[in-house]
Amino acid sequence: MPELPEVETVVRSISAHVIGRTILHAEFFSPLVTRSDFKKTAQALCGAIIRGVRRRGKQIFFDLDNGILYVHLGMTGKLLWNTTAGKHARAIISLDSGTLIYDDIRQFGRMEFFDNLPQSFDRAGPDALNIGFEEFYNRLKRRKGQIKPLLLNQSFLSGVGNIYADELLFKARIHPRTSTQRMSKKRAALLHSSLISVLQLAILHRGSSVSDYVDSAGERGSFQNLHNVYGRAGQPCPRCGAAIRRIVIGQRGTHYCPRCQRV
DNA sequence: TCAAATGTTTGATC
DNA sequence: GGATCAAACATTTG
Repeated sequence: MPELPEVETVVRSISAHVIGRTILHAEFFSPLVTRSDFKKTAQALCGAIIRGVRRRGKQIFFDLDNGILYVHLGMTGKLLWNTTAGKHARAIISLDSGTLIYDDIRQFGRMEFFDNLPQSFDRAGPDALNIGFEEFYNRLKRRKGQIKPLLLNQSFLSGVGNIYADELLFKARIHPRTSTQRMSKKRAALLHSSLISVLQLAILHRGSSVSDYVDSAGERGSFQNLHNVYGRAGQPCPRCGAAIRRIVIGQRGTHYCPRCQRV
């Protein structure tokens, strides 16, 4: 599923193709994904010049000369460059350099045009790769509840999803149910450094392809081969050999080592 | 054949 | 506001 490392990989693999290019034509097929009038969106994009591509958390922003094209991949969204449109293509955007296809099986993602970004975007938390420890710790201390659901809360921190939450908690040896209020500064520091290092390593491996994630060239990532706990229930912990356990926290499958990660 | 599971965000409710 | 939970959806797995 596209989390920060996957979205970063998509942005990197698409940038060179689209920056500075002009949109010649745009076609949308799904009201769910665009959440607004097709024709209006297509009209706004037609003739627009792409100045740049940015990412914050899992959000992608194409900065245009006349506004912003916002893309969120949801669970199964893909931005594909120069491929043929398949069964689940939701948008086809033709540039003077090639074709950008938005494909999304489950349609939890979105692709929207804005003249200016709405206020609601201000609620997003700081990007998980660009947050320093002091800010991380201060924000953590203001929250109550279990650590794992908080890590998944995008208004607390932008970019962490289910896979990386489990992986970074394993690295920091912190139990996913640990209360935020009871977390010492020392453990918070370990959590913060694990956050940064796990995400950076995942980006080096071009993300995790556990189901159908691919980058804009259709290439799978390889970080799934380095997962320590995610999707490994019943298998031995790479650190201590105990069987990895799978429980449900906040309606999400959660994987951890019962021996390494104590409450 | 049907039910459950998958995991991200939004929006309703407490 | 924050915490919690159902819903949006399509496909795969049991």
